[in-house]
Amino acid sequence: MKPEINDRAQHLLKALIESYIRDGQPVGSKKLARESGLELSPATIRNIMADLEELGLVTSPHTSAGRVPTPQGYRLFVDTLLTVQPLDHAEIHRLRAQFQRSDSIQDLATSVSGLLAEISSMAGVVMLPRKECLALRHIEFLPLSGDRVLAILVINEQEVENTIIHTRRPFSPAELQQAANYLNSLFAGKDLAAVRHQLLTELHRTRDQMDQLMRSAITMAEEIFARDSAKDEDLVLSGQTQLMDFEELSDVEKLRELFEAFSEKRQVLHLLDQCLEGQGVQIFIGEESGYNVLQDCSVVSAPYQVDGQVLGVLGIIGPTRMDYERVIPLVDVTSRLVSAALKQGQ
Amino acid sequence: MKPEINDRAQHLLKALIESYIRDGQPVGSKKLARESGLELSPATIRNIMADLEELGLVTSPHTSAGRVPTPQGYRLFVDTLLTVQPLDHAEIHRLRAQFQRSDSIQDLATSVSGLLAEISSMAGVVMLPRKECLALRHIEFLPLSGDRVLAILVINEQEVENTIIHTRRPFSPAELQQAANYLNSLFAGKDLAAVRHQLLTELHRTRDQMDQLMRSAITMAEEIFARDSAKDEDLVLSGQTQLMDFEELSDVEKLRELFEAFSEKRQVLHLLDQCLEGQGVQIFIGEESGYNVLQDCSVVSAPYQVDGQVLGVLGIIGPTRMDYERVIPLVDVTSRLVSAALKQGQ
DNA sequence: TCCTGGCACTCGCGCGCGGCGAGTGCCAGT
DNA sequence: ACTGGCACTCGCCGCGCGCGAGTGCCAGGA
Repeated sequence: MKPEINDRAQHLLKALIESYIRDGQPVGSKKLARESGLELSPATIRNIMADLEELGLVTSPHTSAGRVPTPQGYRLFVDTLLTVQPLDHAEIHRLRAQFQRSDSIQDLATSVSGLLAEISSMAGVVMLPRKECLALRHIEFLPLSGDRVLAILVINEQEVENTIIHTRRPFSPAELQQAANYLNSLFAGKDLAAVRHQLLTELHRTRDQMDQLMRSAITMAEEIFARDSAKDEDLVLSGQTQLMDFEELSDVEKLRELFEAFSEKRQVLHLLDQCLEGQGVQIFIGEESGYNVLQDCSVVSAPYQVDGQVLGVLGIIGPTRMDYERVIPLVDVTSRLVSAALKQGQ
Repeated sequence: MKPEINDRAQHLLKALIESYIRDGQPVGSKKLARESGLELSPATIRNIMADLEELGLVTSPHTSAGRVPTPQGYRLFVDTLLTVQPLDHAEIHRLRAQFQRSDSIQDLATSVSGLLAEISSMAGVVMLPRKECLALRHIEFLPLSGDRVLAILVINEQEVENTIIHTRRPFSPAELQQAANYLNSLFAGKDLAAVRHQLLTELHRTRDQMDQLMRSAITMAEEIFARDSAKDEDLVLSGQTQLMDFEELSDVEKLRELFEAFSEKRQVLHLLDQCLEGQGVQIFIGEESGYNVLQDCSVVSAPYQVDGQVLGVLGIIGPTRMDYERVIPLVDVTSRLVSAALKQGQ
């Protein structure tokens, strides 16, 4: 028969987690009795702790140590118990002050990621906008030597990307201009996912009719977009080293795995991908992420958006024992600031 | 009165260092007597060890441990004792096979850095060419909305770089074309250092004469190059995590500092800058680098070049106790391969 | 029924101890 | 000039011990 979890038990769980987050030490019944604010004896607390343990919300590292929250405990905490404190004025100020406008989203992401890391003393992460969501504004070709052509994509007013492609035969500047005009007339203003999709049908349609040059143009565009989608440089991480300061992660073997995951980026990226759908702050606690390198870590993330469309995700990675009450509003506000900055820039 | 260091002592030092590099354990007189190949008793070895210690070439971590080489010991070793083994055939093969050609130097650097890390099981580092050394091939302007203009620099046949600049007033496409033509006629083919230099005088010269448009062109160019030189994204590091496997570095505090230095890049960059002048493989052992984060590390580097002009540096970072006899040829060969690849690509 | 004080018990941690083994320095002998 | 012998040093490891924090349980009281 499972014990119920009444208000008092919840209050105690909250007090326990807050204490543990503060000091990082297992919390004993005596200490909790003092700090909970309730007028209860340690013995009573112990009984309640036994219940909480049975519910899987806390656990004790060994017989004669205090209790420590489990991931499930944290989960209950962040879902229903925590009292989100509005962001410290000083911190808001710091955020706004450091929030430098910049021409490229790259630079913005780098600065925001560093900012998150600095304020939180943990690792900050910003995922760049998924290219597919952005609108192609302009395409341009520039002849290089031989059969090499520089293709320039202007995306979403701010971003520029260039790729060198190899063509079957040399093209004259005039031809390239014409090809670019053609592609622009077809694709300008559409988002990249649509462009890619339309490319396929277009390739079909022009198969045996139409100008040879136009077909070449389509082929070139194909090559560009094939290359483009393979990129994985769309994640900016900062402040990883600050994670080394937390003892719960300071085992060298674990650190190694964690940092390997960071430099591979793939796993982190997948995780953040999942956040693209939801809205508002999302939290993965410990094992919930599904990656065992992140066993002892939590990820707090929030999407940023323009005109209601989610472009990407940013967040903070830290030990499960992190100050959620502070981190959550931080991530939240930051995502809003980024959204605003992007809208303005547009 | 300093003891002299004769052939026998050198031979023993060499054997000691090789043994220490192999096992990472302080080497005792008995073991050394066995492995040195000389027919000497441990007692004799001990006497010689005492001499070497007095010379500062070896030291013992505590009274009853064997001897360990000092940085000075390593220095003597790499300068005069070591017998560079030609690269293993399998490794050469691996190098060549993985050595994928790519359009951008960025990609090449990333792949080479990863390769160095993989083969050496340490950290690989590649410094991108100093922009100043490369020749500007072409400059192009593309109007964006409002007063924003996209400037595209084609550098050295392969590299493309773009910057968004803000102009005082909107320019028409024709004007931009004209400005670009003007700048191209002035600067195409010159290396960036020369361009920057010439810009200053040109700005003076056109002060009060000449077309207003040309002056704008010069001003724009100024803005581009001012931004360009500030970049510090010209270092590619890989395999840092592999350094965590060496016990001599596995102190968390040291690791933290090391990784901080890696993510800041500044210090590493400065160090590699020093290698630009020399030619051939260069080695910094422990404290020699002058950075205390690299106290327990050695850096083996070699410049890569095209047509005799040094463009950049690549290398390997690992613990002072690294297998120099293997690493040195590896770095050497890699730098040659990179040089060749660049020349060919040109 | 719920809470509380009391009590025995558990267990991690720090400490000092002693034995071991590796390696050294020194010395006397060849 | 080299070697065997010997006393000595010192880090490492395992052991046992006492301490203290914290627990679970129980019986007694509002």
